[in-house]
Parts: sequence; structure tokens; C-alpha cells
Amino acid sequence: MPDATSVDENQDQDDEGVRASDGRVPGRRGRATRQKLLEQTAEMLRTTSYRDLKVIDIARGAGTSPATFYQYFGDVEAAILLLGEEMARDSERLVHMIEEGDWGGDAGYETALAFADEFIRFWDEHRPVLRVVDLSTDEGDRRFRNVRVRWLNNLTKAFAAVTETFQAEGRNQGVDAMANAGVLVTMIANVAAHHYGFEYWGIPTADVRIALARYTYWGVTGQQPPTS
Amino acid sequence: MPDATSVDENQDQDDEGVRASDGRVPGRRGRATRQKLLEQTAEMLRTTSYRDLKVIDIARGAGTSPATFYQYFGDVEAAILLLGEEMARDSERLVHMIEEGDWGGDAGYETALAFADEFIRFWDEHRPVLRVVDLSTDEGDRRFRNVRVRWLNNLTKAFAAVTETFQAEGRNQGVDAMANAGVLVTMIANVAAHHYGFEYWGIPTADVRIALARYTYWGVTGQQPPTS
DNA sequence: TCCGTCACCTGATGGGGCGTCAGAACTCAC
DNA sequence: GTGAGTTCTGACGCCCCATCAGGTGACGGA
Repeated sequence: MPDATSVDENQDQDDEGVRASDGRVPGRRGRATRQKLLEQTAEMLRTTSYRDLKVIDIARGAGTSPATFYQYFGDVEAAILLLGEEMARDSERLVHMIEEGDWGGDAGYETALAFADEFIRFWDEHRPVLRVVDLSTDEGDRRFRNVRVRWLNNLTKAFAAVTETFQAEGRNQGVDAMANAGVLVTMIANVAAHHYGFEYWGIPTADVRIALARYTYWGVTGQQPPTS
Repeated sequence: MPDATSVDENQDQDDEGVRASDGRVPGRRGRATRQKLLEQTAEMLRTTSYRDLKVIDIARGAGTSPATFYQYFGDVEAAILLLGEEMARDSERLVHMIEEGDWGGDAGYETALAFADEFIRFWDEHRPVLRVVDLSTDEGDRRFRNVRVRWLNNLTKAFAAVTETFQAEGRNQGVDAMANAGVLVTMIANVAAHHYGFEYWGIPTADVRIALARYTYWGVTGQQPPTS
């Protein structure tokens, strides 16, 4: 069972606070190699199962050797973790959509639809990393849980804030805003994760998208969505 | 990447259609060993990460040798797959809850609450297997996808059937019943999967349970849940 | 241009799991 | 008690892991 590493190391990942395993700060060549390894890790994750992901394959794919890989990452999980943090940063655009969207009336339903689209796109883009984040979190790995919390919690808080504005107007009563938003986010996340599965059993993504937007709209506003 | 095996072998798993890897039908002793290995696999899955799950550990834990493991299962995945099928059979009770529950009015909301409880319990019980089923499905493994489809599709169809009775009465319009039910199921599943995560970021399972039941009730009936 | 130094990379290695035999151990009917 | 059938395992060749000592390459200074 993987365990937490020192948290302090992951503070500043803007390609500067980077350390090699021996503590030195890598130069230009080193960072290029590191980056290539990171990209190759993502690529491998896309094409092979997590369980069968081998350091040697990543290293070979990046045109280098396993020892070099270990120079920059403690283990495969550490590399995936970095990909996860990159993904979490990328998710800011989703937060903005929630915060800046218009959630009232028909425009609100449109916002919900647009958000569903964007979220599904986001998930498809980061699918390989996300499934490892989810699995490892579920298995109790703290490093991954931190990433997962950070990215989903931002969305949840954004939804909760919107919900609270509706609750302040007397609408959408009877539920804790954070719990409600949490369930909402988790729903959207899992639908995005499995929309190909829906297709497989005969439910087109177009229909799923509408169902998803309806739940989102109702969940946030407490209003019935348009029945067009 | 794992691939599909011949499907025919998995038809009758009631402990009778069982074959050892050499094609013989095991006797009493053989089946006992097989069962012990299966249980040990489940136990191992509960305590170690999927990625670090080793045949040798399962075998040792079951007081036997790796060679014996391979006598009964082609690989670790095959064993987990059997656990998955067992789980799918166990899920019948959830289907019954949906089919036989009263979904109208306040009683409907109570049904939704009871279902949320039962589903969360079910997930907690089968958590280790479920996360492997989900991951492997996501990675494109057909064997696991079949299990996942079978178990979730039963629930989805049951919800869709209930939804359609409401739609026939002119309620809950504007959405495809199967897509709606699919999103619902997937939401419940993911909330159940991550309710510990909610606790971790300060949202008690009690609140989550209510939010979950409200979505379920609204999703099935199209009615606003009680705001008590 | 050459050289020293430091950054970067790798070949080689011990450790260990994988999957598969051949044959040992066990069981049970007679 | 015996033998045929069933079940189990020790041992093996293979490959991956993770590490280290030492080789290779880049770059600034003379």
C-alpha cells in the first residue's frame, strides 16, 4: 500500500521547485528529460492498463533508461501524481464556468448544458490520469486523495456558493448546500467517466448530456428544468 | 492490456460448472481449495492496492502455492472477475427494492432514503471488488465491462421502469427514461464509492444520504422532495 | 582550442514475482 | 492395502524492479 510522502515537496510545481532524487536542481537538459518522461508516462497510461504499467516501458519510450526515471521520480505513482496536479490546475476553467455562469431561468439550463459538455470534454482529456487518481484515492493513498480533494472540492464549493444564493431567496430548501453540491459534482464526474459505457448499452451521449444537465439545473436552483 | 476470454466458460458459476485450468472438473477437495483462494483474493484486495496484488501473496495467505492458484485461475483478474460475478448476483436485492418500493408521495421519499442506505451498505461491502471492476472497465477490459453492465444495467432498467410509470401519468417529462435512470444509478454509485471522501472534507454521510435521496426521488418521480 | 568540472545518464546487479513443468502427496473406491 | 485418479508443490527460466558506481557529454574559463 503506497503511503504519503512529505507534503512540502509538492508546493511549487511550476517547473522551478523541481528536484532530482539526489536533491540537486536540474538544469535545462535535466528538465527536458524529466518532461519527456512525464509525457511518456501519460502516453503509456493512455495505452496500457495501470496494473501493467512498467517503469522500463516508460523509460524506453522516452528514449532513456529506468535509472534515469528514478533520478526524477521516486516511483511511477509520483510521476502520475504530478500529472494529476497538472490536471487539477487545468480544472480552474470549470470552476470559472460555475462561478461566472448565469444560473437563473432558461439561461441557467443552458449554463448547465454547457457545463455538462465542458466537463465531459475535460474528463475525456484527462481520463487516464483521473482513473488512477480515483482508484488510488479509494485505496487510501493520501497523495492522490489530496489531488482529488483539491480539484473536486473547488468545483463543489463553487456549486455550493451558487446554491446558497438560491437558498437565500427561499428556494431549494431542505438540503445542506455542500452535501448537495458534493453529490452533484460526484454525479457529473461519474457520468463523464462512464459515458462511453452508456453508449455501449444503447444510451446515446446526447441523451445522457440532457439528463445530466437537468440534474445539475435542478440540483443548483431547485427549479424544474424546461421540458422542451 | 487484458482481453476477453471465451465467454462460454462463465455461464454457470453455481460452483458446478467450475473447471480447473487443465479442463478437469474438481472434486470436493479441489473446490474447497479454490474457494479458499477466492476468499483470500478478496481479503488481499481489501488490504493491499490492486497494483501491488501478487499471486504469491494470495497463495501464501491461503496456505498453498502459486502453482495451485494457476490451477484454478488463469490469472489474478480471472479470480477477481468471479468475485465480481458473485457481487452482481448479490445486487438482486437492490433491484427488488426499486421494483417493489412505493415511489409515490412521502412514502416515495422514504423509499429513496432506504435505497440510499442499502446502496451505500452494498458498496461498502463490495468496495474492493467494485473499484477493480470500475477501473478495468474504464481501461477497456471486456470481461469486467460485462460484469459492470450486468449489475448496473439491472438497476438502471428497474429505475427506468418506475420512471416510465410516472411519465405515463404525464409527470417527469422531457427526458429519456433510460438516460435519466442511468445518470441516477451512476450518481448513486459514485456517491456510495466516495462517501468517506465526503467525510474527509467535512460533509457528514448523514447529509450526503439526504442529498442523495432527494436526487433519487426527484429523478424518479419528477416531484419536489419534502423540505423537512 | 583544450580542459576540468559538474550534470546527466546507463550498464550491471541482487532481489523477487511470474507462469509452468514433472513428479510427489494425498484420497477414495474397491 | 492397493492402485487409479486427483490435488498439490519444488524448482526453474524469464523478466521487471530499484539502485549504485562509474561512464559520457556539456559548458565555462584560460
